[in-house]
Amino acid sequence: MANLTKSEEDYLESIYVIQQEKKVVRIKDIAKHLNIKLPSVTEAVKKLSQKSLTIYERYGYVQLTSKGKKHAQEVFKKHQAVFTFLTKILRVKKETALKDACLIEHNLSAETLEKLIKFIEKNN
Amino acid sequence: MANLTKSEEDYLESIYVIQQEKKVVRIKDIAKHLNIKLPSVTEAVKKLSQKSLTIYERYGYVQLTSKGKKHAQEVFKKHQAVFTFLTKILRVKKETALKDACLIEHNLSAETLEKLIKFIEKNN
DNA sequence: TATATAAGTTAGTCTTACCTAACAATATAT
DNA sequence: ATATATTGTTAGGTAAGACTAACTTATATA
Repeated sequence: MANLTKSEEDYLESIYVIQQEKKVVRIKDIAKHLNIKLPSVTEAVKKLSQKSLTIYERYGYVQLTSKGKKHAQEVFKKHQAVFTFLTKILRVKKETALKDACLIEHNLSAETLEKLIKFIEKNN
Repeated sequence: MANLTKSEEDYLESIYVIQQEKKVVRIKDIAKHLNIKLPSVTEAVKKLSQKSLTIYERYGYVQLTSKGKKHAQEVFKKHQAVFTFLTKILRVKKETALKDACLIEHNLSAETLEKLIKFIEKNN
């Protein structure tokens, strides 16, 4: 288990989400999605590649490895669970829920995630 | 509205909690509570004092200003709400809930907090 | 094909928030 | 009262993760 930082989780999740929308992921797409500057992305993607979480070569596309994808999906799952709970059950405004979910997604233990998902299924 | 970092919120909350238990707060108490080293605390408390969130003089006690206390209470309230939700409603294990709450407390919007509290009141 | 624009990289800087090692002050115990 | 232990401070270091400025590569257009 890689033990990723929030920042790394954000990158992986972004790449995952962008890929589902656009099939191909560029440095600038990630920058836009995370609202940060290009050089920060270049550097981060290099590091993720060193950790075998992404595949990247200069000026090319960014891809997730299967390991990277697994982590990305895990984070995304947490995001979705929290977002659904906030909007459907607490009836928090969409924009607020989105912001909160983007932060809370990094702080959910496996146990809480599991129980949250079950709770949503029952109460929705 | 001061806009505090997570770290600053942690310090304020710690000071607040310790004060309720011990009446007097020392640098070492905070270090123990947050599980960090003394010099980190000294430095942080200096900064908080510069921001008028704490009152401190070398080798003395640490106190919250009313401004600092307000922030501390706000964080503590979020912590309690999340912890209660996790333990009472999701039935997450105490230790897990505590860990999760310590992280999530920094990422709850005012709107979500408010709605979470109402939800707990109704469903408990 | 030459050139302008967009995208990406490199180098260097900044801030936050920790740390260790060494030293200083305070409190405690003999 | 002095030695010792505890607590706190100072100085300096490190890592993560962002940034800007300057440069390079790639792409698009005239």
